[in-house]
Amino acid sequence: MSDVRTARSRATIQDVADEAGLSRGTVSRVLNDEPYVSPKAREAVQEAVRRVGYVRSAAARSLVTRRSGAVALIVHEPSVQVLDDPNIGNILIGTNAVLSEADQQLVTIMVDSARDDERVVEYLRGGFVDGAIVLSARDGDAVTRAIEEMGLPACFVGHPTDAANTSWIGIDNRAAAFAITSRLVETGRQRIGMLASGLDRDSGQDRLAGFTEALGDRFDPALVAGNPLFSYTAGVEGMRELLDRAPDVDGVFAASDAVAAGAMDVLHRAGRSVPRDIGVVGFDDSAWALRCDPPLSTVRQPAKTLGEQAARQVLAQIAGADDEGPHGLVLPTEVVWRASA
Amino acid sequence: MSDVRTARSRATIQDVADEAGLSRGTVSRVLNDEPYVSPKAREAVQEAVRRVGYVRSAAARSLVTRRSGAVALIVHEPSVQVLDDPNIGNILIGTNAVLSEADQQLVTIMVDSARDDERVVEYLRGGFVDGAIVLSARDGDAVTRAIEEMGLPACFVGHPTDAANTSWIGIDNRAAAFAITSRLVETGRQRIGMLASGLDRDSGQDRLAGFTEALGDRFDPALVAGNPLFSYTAGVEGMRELLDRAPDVDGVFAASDAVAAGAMDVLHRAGRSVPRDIGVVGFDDSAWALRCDPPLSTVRQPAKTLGEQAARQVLAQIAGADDEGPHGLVLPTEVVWRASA
DNA sequence: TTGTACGCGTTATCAA
DNA sequence: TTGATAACGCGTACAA
Repeated sequence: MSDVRTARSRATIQDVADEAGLSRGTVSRVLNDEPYVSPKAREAVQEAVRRVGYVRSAAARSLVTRRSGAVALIVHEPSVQVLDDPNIGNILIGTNAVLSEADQQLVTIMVDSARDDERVVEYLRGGFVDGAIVLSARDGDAVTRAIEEMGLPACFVGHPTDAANTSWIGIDNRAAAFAITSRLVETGRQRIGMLASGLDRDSGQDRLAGFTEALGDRFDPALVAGNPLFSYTAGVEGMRELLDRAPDVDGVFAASDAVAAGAMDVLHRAGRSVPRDIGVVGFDDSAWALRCDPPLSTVRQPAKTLGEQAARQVLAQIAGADDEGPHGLVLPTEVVWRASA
Repeated sequence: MSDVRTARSRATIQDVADEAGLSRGTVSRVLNDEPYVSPKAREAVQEAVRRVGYVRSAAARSLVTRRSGAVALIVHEPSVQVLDDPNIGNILIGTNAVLSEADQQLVTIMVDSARDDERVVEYLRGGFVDGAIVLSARDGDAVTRAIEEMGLPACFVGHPTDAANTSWIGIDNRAAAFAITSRLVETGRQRIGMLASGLDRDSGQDRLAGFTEALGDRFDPALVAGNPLFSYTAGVEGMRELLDRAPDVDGVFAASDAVAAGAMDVLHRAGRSVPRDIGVVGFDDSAWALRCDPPLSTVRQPAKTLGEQAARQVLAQIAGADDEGPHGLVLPTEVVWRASA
């Protein structure tokens, strides 16, 4: 056995070349599966690689190619929210699948503080990734600005109101909220309330807008309870508040399934029967929906597809598909009618 | 305004040096906050940096420093599981907080297929990260092997049985399971069953072992239902199975809170009162525990602390704290006694 | 305090 | 088909 190296020092292309009795150029060609290499040389190189335990340096490589082979998924959420947002997980799965197929490494980055913000910008600028997928960017986001400024291939999931020039993908929250609220109306509910969440972002705002629109004249602001989080707890608190303010409420649109689940538990404990006394609908069609009793009517959101398409967008941009693709892409949603309303 | 650059070509140190009328060396010193730079030069450089829009290349930098400033969190789970495992989220939060403090960028990587496996190994070998925290590694894991082989600073969360030489951190699943099962016994339950999960990994195995041990002679294999996932659905299925096999069961230890929640819903629908007819306990003390009705007795697992300590371990190793720290660290758990048993 | 020159490990461009 | 040699952008001894 030749030349055992310590764990610390790495073998270089030069080492391989020496071992194989060839030049760096040839070795590099073999490593990159390029043509114009004799079978004999190819084999000699592969053998030498094995013997010296060579692995190539990403740093050196990306210094010259200006490519890293990695794409970032930036999750811009308070950490609490990340935990039980079912969409994030599904988006992650879709994204990872597509990138994996393209042999790109997905790295997920959480932005949770101002300090994170700065560091992430540095990270992106540094060239560690060739592109980025950004979840739930808020207005005035430093990361968003940096991405635009440096022209990094990117796709936003959700509609960033102030990022004019970047590609994005999302669903029509407003239309979906309108649709599911309408059916609540059509089934004869008279006093319909909403447990609104995430009013600091477009998805939350749009769901409220769709709800309001569907009710038209019947809309009563006293029947709206707001909470920053799309969580079970938000549903518990919101429903209590609503029952308190309007005991005669007989229909509720919750901004997410988790919220709806919290609401339904409160209703049960308050002795109200769902759907007899009150109809409840949610949003997401996440695992929560089937956990509810009765199962929840909700809006199916194609989270996984969202992730897949976002990944494709970024890959296309990286490949330099002269970036005039459709800049905004809206995926369809579907109302899933179950027993809760 | 001088020298507007296109988005594609980056300014280099040389450009800054030219702009400031100084040498690359001086510019580099300013950039790295090193001493021996005149205030005047420092200011000139900073001004020049702004003018040419300089950002330094991570690739070039890490090529020479052999540091990337990033640490990977490797999540080795089927994607489904990731979604509702509350511990992963908390570990992530703890890890991110500590690394953020140390100005290191955390990048989370999911390993979900054989293809992912290979690519991740490449990624690690390439030098994109200075260290790694590994969640739920299984035996014979390619990523684990690669990490050991290349001597990458790392810390495993959970006890990998075949990684002898690496540092790890975890809880004593067996003792915790023993403790909570014992109290089930002490409160007079006669026919105690377990909804076991994740028997392909140490945490699942150890919880079953602790359960068995606590029951001693009373242990009845017919009262154990197994499921690969630590999920709500697993609890639903498992509890149905158990009720079917042993209608006289009056105590259940679920391998996680989510499992317990599923079990409790089945019990309610079957008309059994908790804790009167049957006592139920879980594991994790996650958000699920308080969502149950009555609230769930469970084992508090310090997931966030786990993440923090793992991060510290890795940071210490990166700093080269001649890696003879304690190689295994077991964090204490605590039984939280609520109303469900 | 500042500038010079070399090395980090690859890929890319030629010439052989 | 192969081999020299020049980038790539930065850090860092060492000299000035």
